[in-house]
Amino acid sequence: MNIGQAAKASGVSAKMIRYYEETGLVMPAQRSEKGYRVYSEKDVHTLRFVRRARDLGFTVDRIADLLALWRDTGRQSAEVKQMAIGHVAALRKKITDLEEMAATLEHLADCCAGDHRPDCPILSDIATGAHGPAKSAHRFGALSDKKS
Amino acid sequence: MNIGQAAKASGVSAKMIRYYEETGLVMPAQRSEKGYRVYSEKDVHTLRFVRRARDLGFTVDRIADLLALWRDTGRQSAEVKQMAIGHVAALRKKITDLEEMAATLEHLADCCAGDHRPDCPILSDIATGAHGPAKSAHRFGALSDKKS
DNA sequence: TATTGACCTTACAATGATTGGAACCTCTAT
DNA sequence: ATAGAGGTTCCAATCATTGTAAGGTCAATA
Repeated sequence: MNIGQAAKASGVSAKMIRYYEETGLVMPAQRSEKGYRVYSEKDVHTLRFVRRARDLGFTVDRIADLLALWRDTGRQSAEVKQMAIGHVAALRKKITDLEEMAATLEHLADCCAGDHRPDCPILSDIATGAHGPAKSAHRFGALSDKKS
Repeated sequence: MNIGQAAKASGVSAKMIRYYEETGLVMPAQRSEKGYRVYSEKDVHTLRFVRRARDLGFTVDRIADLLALWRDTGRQSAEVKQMAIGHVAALRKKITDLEEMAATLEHLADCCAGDHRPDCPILSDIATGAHGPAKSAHRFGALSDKKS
């Protein structure tokens, strides 16, 4: 199977498959005589694993850990569970942050006439900082769930 | 006021102030004879505006729009409100996505014994894809709230 | 057989917001 | 005079992903 087929079968783009290989998340694929990457069903299975883990919001680093646990038949489920719980906590934190933003903004929008007049509590609020410090991480990416 | 002072006063790091200037989000600061950036209270006010808008999760592009509206005393509040509502929708969408991830993962964690044994429904699920497609954007950054 | 079009290869750039560092200049206080 | 704090520019890294350019390969068709 070539990379295009593997991409379709796994849901991971060919671009990303190459990237995952380059960064060491997955083992380098076999190569055909002419240098084409060749994938087995097992490889596709691994890629699907990666895809699903991404869908659950895990970072690539964490997926590497998950893959290692997946392959280690002697793992302790406690370790996996711990990772899952930690990730849920990170997700919930992010959700809380976003909810605070949404709530603040929704409140402001409710206070705004939203007509032809220029008076706007939304702008006034952003300008004067009437709402709480809203100490968000003000950085959207990454869930900062890094390996120490 | 030098950039360090402006940074402290506005809550925007000196690094980011330079970046915002470079990208045109804020006007280039005045310069002293020796080339130091010099900031007025008004400049700091603007930077604070930017900071608060970031805290509300707006992208830099959107903040540019907000700044333009803020400066335009002839604006119609409807325009601002529309932006706010659109942003709230984007936030809610992101929240929904994250919640789905958290719920799925939490359910899996609940099903996992989390002991010394290797059997782990979390890994099995990720491997076999028993849970729904969970068609998340699988890209955390940016709220994709772009200007068309 | 020659050509076309789809697919593969590598390598590099851009995204978005932010941080880090290096190399160098300026100000202030001792 | 010198040290230290803080300013300047420029370049690189982060994270996951996409885009593009230049070139090689494969299958089928005219």
